[in-house]
Amino acid sequence: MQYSVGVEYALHCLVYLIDVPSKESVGIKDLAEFQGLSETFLSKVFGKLSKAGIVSSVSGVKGGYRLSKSPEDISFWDVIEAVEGPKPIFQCKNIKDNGYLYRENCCSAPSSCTINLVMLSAEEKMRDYLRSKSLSWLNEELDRVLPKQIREDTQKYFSKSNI
Amino acid sequence: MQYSVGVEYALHCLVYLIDVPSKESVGIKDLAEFQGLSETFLSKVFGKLSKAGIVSSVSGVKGGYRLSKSPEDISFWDVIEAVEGPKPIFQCKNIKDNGYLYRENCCSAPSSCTINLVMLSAEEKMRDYLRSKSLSWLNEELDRVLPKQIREDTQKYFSKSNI
DNA sequence: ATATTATAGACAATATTAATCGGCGATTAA
DNA sequence: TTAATCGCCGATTAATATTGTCTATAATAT
Repeated sequence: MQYSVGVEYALHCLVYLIDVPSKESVGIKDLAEFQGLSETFLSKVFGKLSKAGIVSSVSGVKGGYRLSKSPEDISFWDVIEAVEGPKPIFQCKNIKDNGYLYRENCCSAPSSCTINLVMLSAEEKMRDYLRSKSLSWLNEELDRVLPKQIREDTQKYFSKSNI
Repeated sequence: MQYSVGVEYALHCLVYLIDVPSKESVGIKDLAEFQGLSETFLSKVFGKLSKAGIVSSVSGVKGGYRLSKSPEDISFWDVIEAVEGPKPIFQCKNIKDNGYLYRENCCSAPSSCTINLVMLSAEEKMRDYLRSKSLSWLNEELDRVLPKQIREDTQKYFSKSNI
C-alpha cells in the first residue's frame, strides 16, 4: 500500500515552480529532463494538478506550467489529493452487514462501521499535518537544508529558458 | 492508494476472537462463513497475524485461532502493520539525487529528502492514533453502539462449535 | 485410522500503476 | 500563413500488486 510515484513527482516538481516569476512558466520537458523522469507520465500528473487548480497551464510554444496560487496556499495535502484522488486509505465494505446474522434478519438499520470511523479519524490526523505544511514552508526549509550553490544553480536552470 | 481488504478482514475477525475463552479457538471456516468471505484468502491473512504474534493457532481437528495476548495490548496499528507490512506509504526514490545538478557533480553528500521527512512525520501522526485504539477499546465501543441482541447472537455463534 | 484443521507454496485472474503512443488544438516565431 | 513547439486527451501496453484458488503437508481430536 503506497501512494503512487506521481505524488513524489508532483511535490518535487512544484518546488521548482515556486520561484518562477508569475509571467513565466516551466515546460514539462525541462522538469522531466532535470530530474530524469518520464516526460509523458509527468504530463499526466500535471494534468491532475491543473484540474485541481494548483497549477495553470500555458499552451503553445514557450508554454508550460506555473503555480496558480501563492505557494503559501498550497499544502502537501492539496498536492496529494490532487494526484491520488479523495478516496480514503481504508476500504470499508461494510463486512458486518454481510454477516450471517444480518443476512437472516435483513431489516436491521445499517449502522456506520465503528472500525471505519477509527480509520477515518486516523487518516484525518495525517491529513491535518499535511495540510499544515505549505510549499512556501518547504521552500524555506530547503533554503536552510540544501547547499546555497545547489539552490542557485537549480533556479538558474529553470529560468535560463526564458531569458 | 488503499490498504488491502486483508486489513478489513483482520480487524473484523479479531473482534470475534476477543470474548473467546482462552482455552477455545475459532476456525477460519466459521469466521469466513459468518461474514461471507473467502476462506482461503482469510487463512492467508491469519497466517500474517500469527506470524506477528497477534493470534496463535491450534491445528488439527477442532483447531483454529485465538488471541495470543490481551486485547488491551493489541492496537489497530499492530493489526495493520501485521497485514500490510512495515513499508511507509510514501515512496521516496530520492529523485533529487537523480537530478541534473547531482549527475554533473556526483560528489555531493546525499542529504535526506525533506519532502520524505514531512511524509514520514505525517504518517506517524496517523500511526499514533491507531496505536491508541486497542481491541478492548473497540469491544467496549461495539457494546455501546450495536444492539445487545446482535452482540449476544454473535458471541453465541462462535462459541456454539465448542460446547 | 480418519476426518478436520492450520501452513505453505504454486498458480491464476483481476486491478492498479507506470509509462508509451498518436492525434488534436493552441500559440508563437519566422 | 506556415512550421515548430507545446499542453491535452484518449487508447494502448507493460509491469506489478492484489485477491484469490488449488494442492500437498503436518498436526490432532475422535
